[in-house]
Amino acid sequence: MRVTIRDVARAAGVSVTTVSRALNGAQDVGEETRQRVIEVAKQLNYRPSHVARSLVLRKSQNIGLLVSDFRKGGHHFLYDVLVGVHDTLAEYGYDVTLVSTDTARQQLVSYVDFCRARGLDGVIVMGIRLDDPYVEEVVESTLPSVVIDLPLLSRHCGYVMTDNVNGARYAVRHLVSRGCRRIGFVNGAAHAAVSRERLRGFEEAVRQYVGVYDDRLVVYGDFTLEGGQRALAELLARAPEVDGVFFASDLMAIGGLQHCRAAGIRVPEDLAVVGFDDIDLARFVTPALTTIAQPRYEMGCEAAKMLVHMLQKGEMPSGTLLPPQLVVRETA
Amino acid sequence: MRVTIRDVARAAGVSVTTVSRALNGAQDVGEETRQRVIEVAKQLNYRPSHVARSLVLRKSQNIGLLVSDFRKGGHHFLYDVLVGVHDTLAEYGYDVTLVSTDTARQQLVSYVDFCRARGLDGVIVMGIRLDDPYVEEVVESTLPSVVIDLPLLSRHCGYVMTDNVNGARYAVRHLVSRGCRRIGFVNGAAHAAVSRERLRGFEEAVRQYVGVYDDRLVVYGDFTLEGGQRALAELLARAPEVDGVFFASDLMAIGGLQHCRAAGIRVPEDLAVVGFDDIDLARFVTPALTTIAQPRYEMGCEAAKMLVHMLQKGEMPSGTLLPPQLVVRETA
DNA sequence: CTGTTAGCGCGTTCAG
DNA sequence: CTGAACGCGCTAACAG
Repeated sequence: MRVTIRDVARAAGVSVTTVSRALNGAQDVGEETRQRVIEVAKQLNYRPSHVARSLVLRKSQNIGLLVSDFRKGGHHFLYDVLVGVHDTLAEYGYDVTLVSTDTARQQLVSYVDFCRARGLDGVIVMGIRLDDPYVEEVVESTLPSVVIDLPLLSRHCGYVMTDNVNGARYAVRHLVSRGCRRIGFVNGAAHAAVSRERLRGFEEAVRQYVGVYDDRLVVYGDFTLEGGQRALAELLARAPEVDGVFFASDLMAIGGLQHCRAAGIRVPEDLAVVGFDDIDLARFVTPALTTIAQPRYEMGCEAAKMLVHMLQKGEMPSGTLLPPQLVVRETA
Repeated sequence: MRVTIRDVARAAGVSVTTVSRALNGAQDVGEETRQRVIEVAKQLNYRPSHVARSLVLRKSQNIGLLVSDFRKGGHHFLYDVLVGVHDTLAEYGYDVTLVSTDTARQQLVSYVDFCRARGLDGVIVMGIRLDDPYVEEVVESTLPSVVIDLPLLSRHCGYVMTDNVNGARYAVRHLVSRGCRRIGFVNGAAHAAVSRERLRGFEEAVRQYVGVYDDRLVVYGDFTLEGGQRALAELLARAPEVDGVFFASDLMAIGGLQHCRAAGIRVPEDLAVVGFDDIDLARFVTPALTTIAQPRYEMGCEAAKMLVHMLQKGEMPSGTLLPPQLVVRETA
């Protein structure tokens, strides 16, 4: 922060204003003056201060990445999204500031205040739950935001998520194509928006491809390995005739696989299994997990793109659904 | 950014200066004045502008997290470190800005300029390679920085890494305790600093616990799954009598496991295997991978702590080695 | 086409 | 104990 616009102005023998104009591509400046200024600036290795610029322009070119549930060993789902967000935002010339809800909560401020204090131009929200008190704030605030994996839509808030309904449909269709007739569903936590949608897709698909729908075949895990184990045990105790199970997350599916091994159930011969997410583990467990892949990186990119369009072109926020993809491996 | 310090001053019937002093805990302000100011500020939901404050204080309370190799599906190693960095920095009142070397490179600016332009107070560097041209810059610049996994030490640059030498020693000692006598080593890419240290630890331990050291038993993968497969095949072709292998990463070890399965080699009966990292996969592969765990989250915390101490107390940077831990599972 | 004058919102001398 | 004045580095009117 040593060499300022003034130094450049002095060295080039012009006024500060002229330097600003020359460097920012304004029209009203002589071509040779501009060249000279640019030359001098390069010579001096001048870098405009983003801070000073933010102050006067009231725009920071800085976007917050608000992460709930940002914890050690947590969802590596977040990582790919984060990289997508960062890559895209960097392309558009925005910086990314990490914000965790915990931090805001500890400081007892609303997350909007948190962002405003930092002059963030907008926010991308990840990992937030339906029942989080921040949800209301996100929807109602005028701070431009895009939420991932939660269908919140308002004047200043859009969302990006996987097409969970169709994802669930693909899973069921695949199980049916493998000969399954009694298909169970281990859903994730009820407070997650995605759980509702996957349930809807499951039900629709079962009605369509199997005919009869029996809601006794739906149980709830909580997206965890242990939850998946427990839920599958519960399901099989209730309905031993089940020949295929769709898990709303790979982690739960892997828990289910462990239960099968312990209980002597052969996969996929006795029970076919399909997961959701396509986490790294999926290809490595034995048998390798058939699953519905989410386009994590692309979700990050889309969210970033939407936010930038809102910011730069004043576009209205929208809801974007990204297509999931069936990845066939060994469990179904 | 609507309500400013001036609004608070007016509402409280004092000057701007007094508000500043009252809110920042300065001594020279009347207790009742302070209370009134605080009250009014709360009433108005006033949040000081970090941008304005940064400009005048020449400190942004914002730290860059510079990530090389920041890509889709890449090292999830980074994620845990990142969370550690963020958590710790948040505690100390610092924000975290994501910076990727690619972004800087594309803009053809040195990363130091990149950080200075943004007024970052310091940087934590991850994933950088020994042969990266930025290394020189990191060491020589006056921008306070802490590097992870690369032993760079200078006036303004410290580092945090796992004690790789001892990690390798633990691995060898464990293999020996399991009866191995001819121990091979699949090292990672040579350009990684950690590779050298792991090799050193390996050699020292073999000399100590086995007696004879044969450098024909050292081969190089490149930290990838396929690299591990290839390297193990090469090693066994060269020295079929090998009865234990230490891999410098879990991913390579898992590649090795796949090779073993394909080649009909029983693990751990015919060949004992120890990995390095303790990635999530390690517990889930079959047989489950015995490995040396790196304290990823803690590395992030330590790096952040060191940087803050440098910034706030003017402490000299140092080199911190964090202890790895042997996690015994099924492969050795 | 260029320079002068005003702030952006805040912390900090330095007088009172 | 308090306030007026100044400046952080930069852009944006408004002249000339």
